[in-house]
Amino acid sequence: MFMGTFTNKVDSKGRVSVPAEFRARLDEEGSAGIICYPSFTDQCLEGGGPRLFDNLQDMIEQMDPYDPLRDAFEVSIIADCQRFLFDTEGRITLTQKLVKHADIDDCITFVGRGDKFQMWNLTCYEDYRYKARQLARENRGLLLRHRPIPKRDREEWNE
Amino acid sequence: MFMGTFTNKVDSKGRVSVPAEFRARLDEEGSAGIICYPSFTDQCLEGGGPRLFDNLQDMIEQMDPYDPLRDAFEVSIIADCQRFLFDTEGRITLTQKLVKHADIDDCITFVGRGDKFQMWNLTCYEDYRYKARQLARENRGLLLRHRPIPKRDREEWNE
DNA sequence: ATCCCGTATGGGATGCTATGGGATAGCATG
DNA sequence: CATGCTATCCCATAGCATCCCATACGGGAT
Repeated sequence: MFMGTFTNKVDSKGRVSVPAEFRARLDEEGSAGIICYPSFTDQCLEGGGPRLFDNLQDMIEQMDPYDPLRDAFEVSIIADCQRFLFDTEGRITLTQKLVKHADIDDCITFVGRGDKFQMWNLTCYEDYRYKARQLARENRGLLLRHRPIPKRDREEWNE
Repeated sequence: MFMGTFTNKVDSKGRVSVPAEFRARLDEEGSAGIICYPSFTDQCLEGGGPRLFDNLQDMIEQMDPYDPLRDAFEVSIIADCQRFLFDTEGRITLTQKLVKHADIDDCITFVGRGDKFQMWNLTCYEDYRYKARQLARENRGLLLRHRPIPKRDREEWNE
């Protein structure tokens, strides 16, 4: 479970520390790195561990091999996906392409989103967050209509 | 797993470096080169290791020997298939025919597609990618509808 | 307050990747 | 046989990625 938001600096070599909490979560999954791809819908990157990527891949593999939509997803996810291993200090260095997509400069804001996390330019994120909160406030009534989900394979919190 | 995209230069002798990540993946398969054939559907080349080629061949062999479609596949894939060994620096040099099919000039963009990869002229690929992303974005809901499969024998990511 | 430890950050040193070009060997052609 | 072409091999190099070590900072415990 990725949660919380952290903003870390990008150094002169382009390295950035992945928040320790996220690294711990990835370590549980047996991963010494992240996978990362540009979001379809927003000016940010999405990242996670191998589990996230396997899920995406499985979803793609269930589609008809000749469906042009499958091609579209393959290109948009697999082709734009990058794997980054942590250096000995838990940092990664993104590629130019990804940096460009998210308009990242000297800081990256890591935002936990449950099974994945996002990486934003700080000011872009603040803007996004403001709009999201506003929308949520206007529609808060809808939240109550949803019944709580019985229980899924939810992680236990006592370790 | 071939993923990510890399664009490398074609030098004056026609050589191009295969991305190191792809070479590593091929090396696991025990291959010191690639198999390459023109895509039927797009203006690009498709490549992979011997395993990919075996799969293609099996698929064709399962077809009825008198099915005209079998002939078509055989001619389109097997006949135009070519094997390239890496030189000591991990480069290959394509044949004129293949270069022509993909309209390659001074750069080649290698695009990971899971079990295989593609080789494109950069501007052709950008165009293709743009359209694919657009299609994927419009239909992103479809991807989410597929349930993730519980879990498979997944490769570990710490080496 | 002081100590201790983990996290984030910075920078030198080193190794690897992509790239370029000279040299050599094979092959075809006149 | 001489000549040109091509495919290799081999070496050199620039740029980048990664390792390793040092430092700064903050929180918790003593």
